[in-house]
Amino acid sequence: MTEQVAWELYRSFLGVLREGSLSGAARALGITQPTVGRHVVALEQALGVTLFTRSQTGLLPTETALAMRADAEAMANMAAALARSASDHGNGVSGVVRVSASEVIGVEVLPPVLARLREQYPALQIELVLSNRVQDLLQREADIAVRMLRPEQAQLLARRIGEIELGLHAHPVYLARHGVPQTVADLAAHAVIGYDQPTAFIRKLGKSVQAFDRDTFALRADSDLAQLALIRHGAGIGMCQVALGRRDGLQRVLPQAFSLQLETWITMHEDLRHSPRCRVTFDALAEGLMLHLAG
Amino acid sequence: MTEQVAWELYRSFLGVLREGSLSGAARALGITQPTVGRHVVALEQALGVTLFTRSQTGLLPTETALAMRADAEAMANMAAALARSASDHGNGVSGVVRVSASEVIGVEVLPPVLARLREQYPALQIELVLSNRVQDLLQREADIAVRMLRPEQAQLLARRIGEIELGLHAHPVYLARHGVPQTVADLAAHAVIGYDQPTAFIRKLGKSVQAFDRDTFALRADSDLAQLALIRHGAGIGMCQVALGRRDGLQRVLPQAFSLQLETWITMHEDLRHSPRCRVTFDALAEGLMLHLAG
DNA sequence: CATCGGCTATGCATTTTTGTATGACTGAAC
DNA sequence: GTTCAGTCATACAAAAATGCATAGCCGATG
Repeated sequence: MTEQVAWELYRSFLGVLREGSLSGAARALGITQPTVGRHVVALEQALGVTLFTRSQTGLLPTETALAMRADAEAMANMAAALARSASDHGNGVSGVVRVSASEVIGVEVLPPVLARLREQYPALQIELVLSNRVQDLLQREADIAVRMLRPEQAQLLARRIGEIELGLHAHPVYLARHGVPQTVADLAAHAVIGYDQPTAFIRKLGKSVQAFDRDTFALRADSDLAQLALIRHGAGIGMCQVALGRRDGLQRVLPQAFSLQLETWITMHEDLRHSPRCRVTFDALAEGLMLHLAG
Repeated sequence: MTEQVAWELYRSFLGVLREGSLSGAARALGITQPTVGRHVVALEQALGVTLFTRSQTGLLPTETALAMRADAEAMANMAAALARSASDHGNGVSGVVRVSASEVIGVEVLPPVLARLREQYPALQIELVLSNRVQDLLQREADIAVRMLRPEQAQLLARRIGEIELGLHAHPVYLARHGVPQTVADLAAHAVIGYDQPTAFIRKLGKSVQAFDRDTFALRADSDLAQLALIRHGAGIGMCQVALGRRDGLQRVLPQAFSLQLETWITMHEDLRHSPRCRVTFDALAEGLMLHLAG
C-alpha cells in the first residue's frame, strides 16, 4: 500500500464534499476550478476509487466518498488545531483559542466574560463556536467546551462549575395581561413557548417534566435564543435559565412544578493544559460562569 | 487568520519531527532534502513561528514544534484512515483493516484467527499493530483494538469477550530439575521471571499479587514475549496466559496463590460498523478469541 | 425558444515546485 | 590530523502544478 497520497488532495476532496461542486470548492479554497478537478482525479487514481459521479450540474459523491467524509473533516480539524497551537509560541498569552458552547450560553453569558478576558490579554484571539450539538473535543473541533454533561473521556480535563437552574418565566407585562398561573392546569389557558423537534437532550429529560409536552405549546421554536426572545417580548411563558430571568426582570412562574438543574462543565483536552492561552481562557470561563450562577 | 497553510507542509513537518533531520524526513517521505527544507521554511513563514533551531548535525525542534506534534500525528492518522476507508468501496469484503493488540495476543493468539479470516476473504488486507500501549481508536491509530480494559468512550463499539486468566507457569523440564514449589515461600529458591520496568498496568495491579515483586525476580524482561519464551525454554517460572500454557504443555504452579483475571474487549469506532471489512474482522476476532478462551 | 447563470472539461502559457549537483560544515573514528 | 559519513544550504535546470481562457452542457427563467 503506497502511502503517497498528497494531503492537499484530501483537502480539495473535502472542499468538494462540502461545497458540492468543483467550482464551489475552488472558491472556498482560493484556487481555481480546474485545479480542484485535477486534484479529485488524482485522488481517485491514487486510491483506485470513484469518489464522485460527474454531472454538469455538479458532482454527486459516491458511497465511498461519503464514508470518507468524517475522517476528512477530522483531518481538517487537526490542521486547524495545528495552526492554532502554532500561534501559541510566545511566553505571553497569545494566539487563537476556539471555544464551543450552547447558543444561549454563547450569546447571553459568555460575551462579557470573553470581553474582559480580551481586555486583560489583548493578544488573545477567540473563536466562539455556538452549537447545541455536543462538540467533539477529541477531534479538536474546539479547544475548550462549555457543556451540560459530565465529560466521559479520560483524556479530557474537566471542571464542574455548578448547576444552572431552568424554570418557567414570563415577562411581567404578559402576566399582568393574562394573569399568573397558579397551578399546572392553569397553563392550558396560556401561551406556552416550547420546542418543535425534541432534541436528544429533551428526550432524555422526557417524562421528568410532565405537562411540558409538544402538543401543549402555543409557540414552538427550536432555537433556544428564539424562545428566550419570545419570552422577553411578552409572547408567553417558557423555560429559561433562572439567572437570565432574574437579570432581565422576567418573573418566574410555578417554580415548584418546573425546575430543572443542569450540571455545567468546562472541558478541555488535557494536552492543552500547559498552553497559556488555553489555560487562561479555561480559568476565565470557569470564573465567569460561576459568577453568572451566583447571579 | 489565513487558513492557507498547505497540508503538505504539515506532513513534511511531521516527517522532520519523527526523523530528526531534513535528510531523514526526505528519505522517509520519498522526496528530496531541499524540498523538505523548503517546506519547513514555508510552514514557519506561514505560521509566523520558529519550528526548529538549525544545526549542521540536524534540526532541534522548538517547544512550539513539540507542542504541535500530537496534532500532526493525529492528522497523519486521519490521512491513513482516510486511505483505508477508501479501500472499502466494493460490495464485497476488501481493503485494509488495521488491528491493534498486545504483543502476546498478536503473536500467540491472533495469527491463526487472522489466517482463517484471510482465507475466507482473500481481498482483505490486515495490518497488525502490536503495542502494549493502549492505542487510541478515536484518533484512528487503528480500526479495531483488542484490549484488556473496558473502553470508556461512548463513540466506541465494544464487545466483551470474557476473561483471560494469567497464572504462574514453568516448563516440565525445569520443574523436574528444580522441583515444584508448593508454597509461595518456596519461590524464593526458584528462577522467577518477571518485569523490569513496571508498566502502568502492573502498577495498577500493584499489591494485588503479593510476593511478585521486582526484587525477587531472577530473570527480568519487559517484553512479555521474551518472558514467555524464557518460560517455554525452561528458564524458570513466570506469568503467562493459562490458555497458552495449556496449549504449549507448560505446567501451572501455585494456581491458588497466583491467578489474575483480565477482562478482554474488542473495540471499534462506531462509524465503522457499516464497513464490511471492519465488521467481518470484528466478528472474526470475537469468535477466535472466545475459542481461544474456551481452550 | 432564446437567454442566462451555473457547472465541468480541456488546451496552452506561465508560474511554482521539485530534483540534481555541489559546497560547506560537523563530529566520530582511525 | 585525516578521512568518512552524516548534516544543511544554495544555484540552476527540469518537471509539475497552476491559472487563464474557452468550449460545451444543463436547467431555470422570461
